[in-house]
Amino acid sequence: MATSNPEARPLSRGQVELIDAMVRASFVTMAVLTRTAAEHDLSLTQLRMLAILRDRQGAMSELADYLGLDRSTISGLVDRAEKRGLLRRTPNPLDGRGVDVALTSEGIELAHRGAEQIAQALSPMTRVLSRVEARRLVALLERMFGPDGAYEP
Amino acid sequence: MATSNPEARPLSRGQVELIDAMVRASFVTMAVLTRTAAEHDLSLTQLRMLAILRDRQGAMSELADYLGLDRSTISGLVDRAEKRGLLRRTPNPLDGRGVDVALTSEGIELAHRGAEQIAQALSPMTRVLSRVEARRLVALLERMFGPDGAYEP
DNA sequence: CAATATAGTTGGTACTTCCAATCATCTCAA
DNA sequence: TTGAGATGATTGGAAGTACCAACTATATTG
Repeated sequence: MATSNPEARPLSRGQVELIDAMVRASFVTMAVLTRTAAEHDLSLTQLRMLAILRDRQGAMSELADYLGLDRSTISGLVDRAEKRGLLRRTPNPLDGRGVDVALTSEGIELAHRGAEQIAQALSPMTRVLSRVEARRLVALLERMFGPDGAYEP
Repeated sequence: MATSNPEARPLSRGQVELIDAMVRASFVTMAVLTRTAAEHDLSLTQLRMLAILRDRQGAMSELADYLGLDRSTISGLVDRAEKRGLLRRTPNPLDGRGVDVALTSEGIELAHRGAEQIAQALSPMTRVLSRVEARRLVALLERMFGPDGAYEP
């Protein structure tokens, strides 16, 4: 499956270096996130789900779209989080098939603490940059990946 | 588990923005990696293992250290990859307990194709930056995360 | 209103990951 | 030099993640 190169354009040396650096940086970042999540007995996916539900609440299927996961996966994910008291299912009043999901106050609190702790865990790295460098880096990352919440590519 | 803040130092607005941007960028990057790996029926961990073994081969325990995983996890990971013909176990001649792992030619080829394909998949993003910007971004990422192969934090 | 589409759940499979226990081998100190 | 403990790897058991296929119940539409 996947024939080698449907239409491979050659990459410059600089491009490759940037890709390597970005991949490395992402692995380190994700390792920090995973470790932090684990300290609260959360998987990375669970933590991400909390982060998403902190801002916007809604239907199971929306959650599936945001997370890029199958609906059946969401069922299990929500099951376990609900059993822990982090969120609640409520039937959608407008659509008899639909189920809405919202964080409990406990879930909100955990989402906040998690975010705070991730920031603390990453700050030793971000602190090595000066204010100007940090701003420059943010600008470059946003150029590459889009300015906001576009979690999916 | 994990009392709120052992020693939380407040973060500046700029710090927080950088952390958010970095986390977002990492999620997008990892999603690309995961998708690319899946196209070859590989998990992200498997792909990472191949990438590591492409450069340096060695003992199971070294692999565990590089990947930051328990040794028992490595056993299973290597089992499945070996069954697929991607790598081979050989007893370490100097230590009767040790087992060394090395990619087969098939594994090497897959690792190469994977890396190439990831680069292609990420290049639409990296291409939006000019040569100078790309170089600047690499420099900033390396300042933050260390210059090389330090996959672990 | 019947046909079809959609929302969510369930069951099955495969994989990841951990921990605890085990086996073999190695190392070191009495 | 041998016996106690350390180390390398595997196994088994458990819980979680994630997919697909099949199903139920409700909506939508021709």
